[in-house]
Amino acid sequence: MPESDLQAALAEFPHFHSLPRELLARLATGCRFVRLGAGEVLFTQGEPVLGFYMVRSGAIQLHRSTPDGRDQILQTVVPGRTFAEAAVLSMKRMPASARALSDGTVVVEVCAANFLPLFREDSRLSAAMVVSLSMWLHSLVERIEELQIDSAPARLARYLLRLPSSEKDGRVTLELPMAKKDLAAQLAIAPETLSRLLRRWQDDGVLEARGRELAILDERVLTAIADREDAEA
Amino acid sequence: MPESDLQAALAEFPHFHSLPRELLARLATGCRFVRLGAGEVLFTQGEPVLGFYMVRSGAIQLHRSTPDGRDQILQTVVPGRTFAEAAVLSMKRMPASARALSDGTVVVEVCAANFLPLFREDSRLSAAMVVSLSMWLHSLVERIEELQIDSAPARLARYLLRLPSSEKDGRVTLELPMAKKDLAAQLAIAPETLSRLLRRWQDDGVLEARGRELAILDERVLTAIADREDAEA
DNA sequence: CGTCATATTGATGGGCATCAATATATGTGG
DNA sequence: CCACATATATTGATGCCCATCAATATGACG
Repeated sequence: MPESDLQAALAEFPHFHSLPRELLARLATGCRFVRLGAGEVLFTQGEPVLGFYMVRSGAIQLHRSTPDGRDQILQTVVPGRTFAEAAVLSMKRMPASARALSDGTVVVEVCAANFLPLFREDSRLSAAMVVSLSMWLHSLVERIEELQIDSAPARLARYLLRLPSSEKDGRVTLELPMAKKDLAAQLAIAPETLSRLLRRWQDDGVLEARGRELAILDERVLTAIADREDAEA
Repeated sequence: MPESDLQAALAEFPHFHSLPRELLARLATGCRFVRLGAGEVLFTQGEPVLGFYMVRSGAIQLHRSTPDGRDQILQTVVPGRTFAEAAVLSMKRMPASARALSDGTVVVEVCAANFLPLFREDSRLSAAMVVSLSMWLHSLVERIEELQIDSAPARLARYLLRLPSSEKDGRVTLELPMAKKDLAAQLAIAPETLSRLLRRWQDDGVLEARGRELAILDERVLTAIADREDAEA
């Protein structure tokens, strides 16, 4: 029964929606939905590669363990994006671990065993994969840019400005897509620093915060901070 | 006359050397060698994409300009590696700038206009591109790991340990592939800090340095520093 | 309502950038 | 080939940002 659902789900993804229905159907055969609760682990670094994934809802965090046991965040994958394609295409084992960031996270698993033959035989599929790999490259480059900014305020401001925002009765509002501790980890700053920055900006009237809901009051100040790289309110 | 040279040069690259000769010949038609002096610019961020490139000798540094005029280093591309494939495959304009790091840098330019039709028609080529994109993903992930290490000593130690080294009369020696200021930029630390670290490690008998030539005397200490992330000699 | 994770706020110290000055290296023209 | 000019490296002094430790507050959830 989930057969056709799966096919529809696959078609929702930007780089697959141009594929002919017949191909999608064959692709769907090796797929399944995976539902995860907050913090639940999808796969772990070093495991054999079973397939690649697409996020439908919630969010997946890719991370690696360092030799001293800490945990580095590679990227947070949001709905509409895929991950682990490179692992399927050119590695035996997962180079990173993946866990769900929120409850109700749903991903589509595309099984490698079914996918690889199709990939080799149909050039439209390889073109699609090239697109998704390119998207990944782009997002990693953005990540590198983020990390090279070594001032915490600039990193946070830049992050906030790039977040999808909506206009609600004249105010630009946005919602943090993850817990503040996770956001802090992603930005490579201490959670305490994140707290302090938000507080200072509130005191200065740059924004308002209630939980994960933020309202940007003065976008120009934020932009200036993001561009300065050294910054201060 | 460089026709056959070009074909040979293409074949030297890992993900192309399995391609049939006939295909390589057609590919070579749209290629040319580009020779660059130290600091010379190959292309600039925002320019139209002419093609992608492979480094034969020397080194190419990819960098982007930030809004405030500084310059962030994305990656240093060493011989045997390609770059700008993603730009050719899915963008109109170069997302970054490229310049030669040393005199006598030679790259092969693969012209997009000749390449793209071949790419679409021959699935072996798209498989090859998938491999090279995957290599890029891998190297960017390493770069992110590097940058997430926020202690300067750990970043430097890690970098040195990953550098190709040679054993000369019982001593492990290596050569920095670029000027120290460029290395400092790549590691996102101040040149002064780089100097001081090398001095301290020399004083502590961990290594010896003369210009860009380094001899590792105590690899275990370096490894410990690289793994600690906070570090101290 | 109690328990646990997450968030906030305060106090402290260290690492590294920054500024400044000298030394060395690199390269140029006379 | 040497002297000059410029880029790169080293070394020193200073200050600030942010991580860390510690303690309390708030929130989530059974």
